[in-house]
Amino acid sequence: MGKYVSMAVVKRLPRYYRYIDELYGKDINCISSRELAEQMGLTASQIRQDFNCFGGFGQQGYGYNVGNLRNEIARILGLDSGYKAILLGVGNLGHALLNNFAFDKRGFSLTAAFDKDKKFIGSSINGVSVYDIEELEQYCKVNLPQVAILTVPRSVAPELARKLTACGVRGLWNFTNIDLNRDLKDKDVVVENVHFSDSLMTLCYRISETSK
Amino acid sequence: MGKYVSMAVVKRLPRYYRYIDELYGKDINCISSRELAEQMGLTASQIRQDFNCFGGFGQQGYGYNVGNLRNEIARILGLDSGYKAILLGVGNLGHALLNNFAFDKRGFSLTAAFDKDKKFIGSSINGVSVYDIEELEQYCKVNLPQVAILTVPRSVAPELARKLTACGVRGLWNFTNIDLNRDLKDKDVVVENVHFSDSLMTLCYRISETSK
DNA sequence: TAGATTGTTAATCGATTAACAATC
DNA sequence: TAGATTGTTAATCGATTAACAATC
Repeated sequence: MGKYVSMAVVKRLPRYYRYIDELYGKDINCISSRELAEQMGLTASQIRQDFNCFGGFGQQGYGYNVGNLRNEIARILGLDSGYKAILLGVGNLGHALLNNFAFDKRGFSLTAAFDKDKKFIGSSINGVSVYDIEELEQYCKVNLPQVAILTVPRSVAPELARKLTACGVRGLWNFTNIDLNRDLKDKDVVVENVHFSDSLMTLCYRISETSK
Repeated sequence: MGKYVSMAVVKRLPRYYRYIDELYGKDINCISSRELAEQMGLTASQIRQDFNCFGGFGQQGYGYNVGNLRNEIARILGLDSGYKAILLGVGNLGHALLNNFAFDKRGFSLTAAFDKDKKFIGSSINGVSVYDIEELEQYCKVNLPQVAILTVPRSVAPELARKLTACGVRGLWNFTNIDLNRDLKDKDVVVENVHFSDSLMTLCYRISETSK
């Protein structure tokens, strides 16, 4: 409880949550670190270490209560925060997120989308209104979203990122294949990247390796 | 050269490639580990260690030749392999990849797409033909793709993954929010995941942290 | 030659695993 | 009580950083 949690642990939390949530859905009440380790392909030791970062809530001789564990992880991740998020760029990828992604289960409430293309402006995608990108700053002033999702072409990403940060956005979910850190030096903003390209190149390496 | 390269290093290679490729595009011939470290936010020491995993090709007193470095990283990643890839599921996300992603620059050649929806079957998206998913096995027998991209609903992912592996596919680029490892136990296949959900939860955690 | 920067070894740091006493 | 499993400390392992001789 309150202990420092390393990024290595944080990165594992969502995966823990997925497995625990699945057990929860199956009405399983209790699981030992050994069992969970087997399912997840980790060591029991690591699981106990990880869970103990945020306070021991297992029971000796018994294991972990699944419902309790699930709540704790959700709390630590902040999944009930309901941070307001806006999405920039309603192309194929933007559409994919708007249509198929459960933001509310992951701590966010998607409140608006923006694009520059007239054919989208004024429409609504899965219940989210699409506004003219020109209205972005005005919208932010009024609604104060905490997070912005960048599904725009990479060429416009840096400027947009700076603008959003100036508007008070505190987190960026970046899908453009660019490191925004350079453009946001000494800005107080969290950038989480989804770099398709890096991921695919890693796959390429790994396949090349296995064929040696 | 031929040294064992740890996964920590491999994960950094695509990012190195991006930066080096950018320098290359700017006709910069030479860069020192110190300069590159500054640009990338790493230590010079780490960069030299990383590059030395696959053989020293810097020049003492001078630095690294950008063109040379770029070639070496591309070679190590296997970016000129041209592995045949097929895409499963032509929804918004599938469309996004088909329309906007330069597979050929990342070691792959996208040769076909599959869906079960009649409205896509027979069409062509950005030059790639969409086939009936029923024809998958037949297609694989003839064309032997090395990699499959899973942009399908998560419910069908495990079975599809097993089927593809049986067809000889050696790599999966998995966009479904599921760990396929369980379904592919002792199968000789590389799975590279792009877990949107995990990424967003990590962002949620990091924002929650900064607001403390 | 003098200055710069690599390649590489050694030191440090952090993360994972092992071990076991505590305790349910 | 006996068996099981946690919480936690200690040991190990691996990755990063620092230092410096080699050398361009």
